[in-house]
Amino acid sequence: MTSFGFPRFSRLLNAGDYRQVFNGAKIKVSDKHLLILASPNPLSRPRLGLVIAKKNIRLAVHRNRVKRLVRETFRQQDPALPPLDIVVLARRGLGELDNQALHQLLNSSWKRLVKYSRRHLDRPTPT
RNA sequence: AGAGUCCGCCGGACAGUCGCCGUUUCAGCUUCGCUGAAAGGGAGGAAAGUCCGGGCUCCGCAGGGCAGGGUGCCAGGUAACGCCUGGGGGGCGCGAGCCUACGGAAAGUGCAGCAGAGAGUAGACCGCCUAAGCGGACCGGUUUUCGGACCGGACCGCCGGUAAGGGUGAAAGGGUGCGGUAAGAGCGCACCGCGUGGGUGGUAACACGCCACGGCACGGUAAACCCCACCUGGAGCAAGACCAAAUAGGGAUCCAUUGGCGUGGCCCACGCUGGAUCCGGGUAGGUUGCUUGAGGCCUGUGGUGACGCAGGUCCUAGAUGAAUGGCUGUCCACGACAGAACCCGGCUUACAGGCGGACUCUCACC
RNA sequence: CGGUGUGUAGCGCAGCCUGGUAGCGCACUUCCUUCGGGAGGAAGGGGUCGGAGGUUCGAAUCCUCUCACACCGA
Repeated sequence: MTSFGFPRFSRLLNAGDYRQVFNGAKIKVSDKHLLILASPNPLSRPRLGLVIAKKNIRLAVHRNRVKRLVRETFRQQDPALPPLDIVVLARRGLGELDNQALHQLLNSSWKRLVKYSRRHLDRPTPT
């Protein structure tokens, strides 16, 4: 239970980390309001990055709320996730959802991500 | 009780639990640092728009002139302002109050479509007038050499007069009344308005039921050019500084010392010394700036007020892919607009609802 | 975060500085031409000038506020 924290080493920190995920995204989970990209990393933990564009969510208040909820659900799912670099992108309309709907959407997305990644990691990855 | 005006304040609360970001102290590993524990702190009245003004930083020590830009009743406040306070003029409201880009059109230039006679040294379309001048025709009278002549009256036309009235227009060159006249007209007069000079009050804007003079000649537009007064160098924390990494005193072509560069549009002055273009190569970040400030609160004091002064007291976000949140429970008025990114002072715009104070009008009762 | 620019007919743009008529090309409608279509020719329709307020007699144009969209800066 000590691993419920969200410390600094669980985040993507610079542009290079993001570029790796965008270029080598093996796993995708897509929804009307949301897109998750992920690729395996050599660390023992998953790492999270957020791309919440102003173009898709107009108000800063809504952008902050979405980011908090994504981080919060990531923190709760953390021990169940394999070592992946994950980038969550917001699509248009995500800011209009209320907290309950966002929770449902995010939790189901995390479950889908775990399922896809299991299937992907079982196969031997060609390097 | 109803309607309304102004000013100030608040912007869900509490508890549990799981997290995030700084600060301080302690402990451990022990070079920076990392980990753990405790304490305390962690979005707004607009944090917003970026419309102004500053601080700070670099550009050249921020210097002169021109150009450009801004402001625009007066006085004060302020670091400064396009802000605020007080006062004046104008407008709206019964009132409390509210609104106000409000210098100059007798320095000059320009503009005003259409309509209309005329649109800025005015103008005669309709109408009004026929006194003076010319012409035509009629009536009456006198006279006659029977052609006419003269006198008077009224009519028409021309030449004219007239800005009172109609009509056009956003706008037609003071208003009302009386006199005057052919009809009219500041043509004359009275009052009102206006202008000029003076006087009085006021720091001033300005005011005056003060005095004298002028018949009046000054139309609108300056958010058109412009004139006057005052202000104004340019960029912006992605500014800038430091550390580390990489590379490079790489190659080619062209121009050249009355040159070129130095972040502003030009010139001067000043400083530096080759410059421009193309090809090739490389790109990785970290630290700092970063929060104590024209700061908040309280008391006293000067001022009508904005605000100033003195003393006491408090420390109150500082992230950097970017913290200030999730869940549960209880309560109520069932929660609007909305999230710091260098920092302040304003303005403007958005906003569920609630609280307090001062005041105005109407109605009823005592 | 800071700094710029643009909103005009279905689409792409003029007109704005210097205020009175909103115009051009493509597209659309009708007609001519053709056996029919295309091309060509002729005629025609269509615009709250992003929104609100102000200045002016009069605003797409000048001024203020506001809303969108695009671009630039590590």
